Amino acid sequence: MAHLHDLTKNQTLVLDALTKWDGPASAYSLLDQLRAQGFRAPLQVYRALDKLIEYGLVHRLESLNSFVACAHPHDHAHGLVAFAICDTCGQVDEFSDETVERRLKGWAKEHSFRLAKTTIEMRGICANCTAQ
Amino acid sequence: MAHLHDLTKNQTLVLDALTKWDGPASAYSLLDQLRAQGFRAPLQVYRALDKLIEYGLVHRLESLNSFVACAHPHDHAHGLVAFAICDTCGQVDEFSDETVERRLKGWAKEHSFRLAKTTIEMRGICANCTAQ
DNA sequence: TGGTAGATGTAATAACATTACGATCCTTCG
DNA sequence: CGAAGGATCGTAATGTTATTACATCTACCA
Repeated sequence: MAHLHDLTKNQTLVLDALTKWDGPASAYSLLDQLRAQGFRAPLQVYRALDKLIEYGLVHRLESLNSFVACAHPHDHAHGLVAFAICDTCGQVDEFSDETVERRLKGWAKEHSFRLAKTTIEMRGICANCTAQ
Repeated sequence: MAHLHDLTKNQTLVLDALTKWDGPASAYSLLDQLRAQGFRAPLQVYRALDKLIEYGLVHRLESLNSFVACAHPHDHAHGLVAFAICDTCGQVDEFSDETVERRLKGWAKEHSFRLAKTTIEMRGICANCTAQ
């Protein structure tokens, strides 16, 4: 696992932009944001994101085609992560559940499925927006 | 919930194409397949897919941007569905897990998150491909 | 008859992601 | 030192996925 000081300039810029972003950001949103810092092409963003995801510092939200900074970047031990995404305000809640992880890994083992990555995304309306 | 005989012509064509398809299909693959039947534009496919998903006859695989016919289209009761997707052969295994469903719904209830839809996708290599 | 709701056809465009190629930088080791 | 190799970067072009906008059609029924 790489540490913060191992990040390249582009990776740092992308991670900073994403960390400051309120909610999930698309690669192109990040690109627009980073033009002021000299970014010109989507690939610059995608390459940085790939590495950041590999390092566990960023998550990809498949159902949104967007990205979020990991909420627990120092908790290197976190296994499976799940997301609750509010369709109204866009806020994302990241959490883990031991039981869910155990069950899914159990299924994989039973079926001899060599598990590489698991995506869990819940879509709905958060408490805050429901209260509005 | 609509029944089979409620489907329109386009919906039927798309569902048939997807059912015959081996594994997940992208909307554009389906479009190419259906040009012989008079399809001309992506929207014809997307509109049909939207309805079929609404009826529970088709699932969208978020991590692949593709679609599969539901493996249990007559089991109207199935709640949360999970997928195991083989990155080698593309085969998709659809299954349910009561415990996982209960845990995730529990999290939602605890956090007053009004849950609309849940995506669970496991990526990896299936038993068959591992054995090869 | 005329209104309305759902489905359709078509074109244009938006949004997301990758391939290809070459240049650059950095480390390692003869 | 300086060549070799690897990772990163810049840029352009292209490929893939999805939506907006607008017109038409069809079935149903008040």
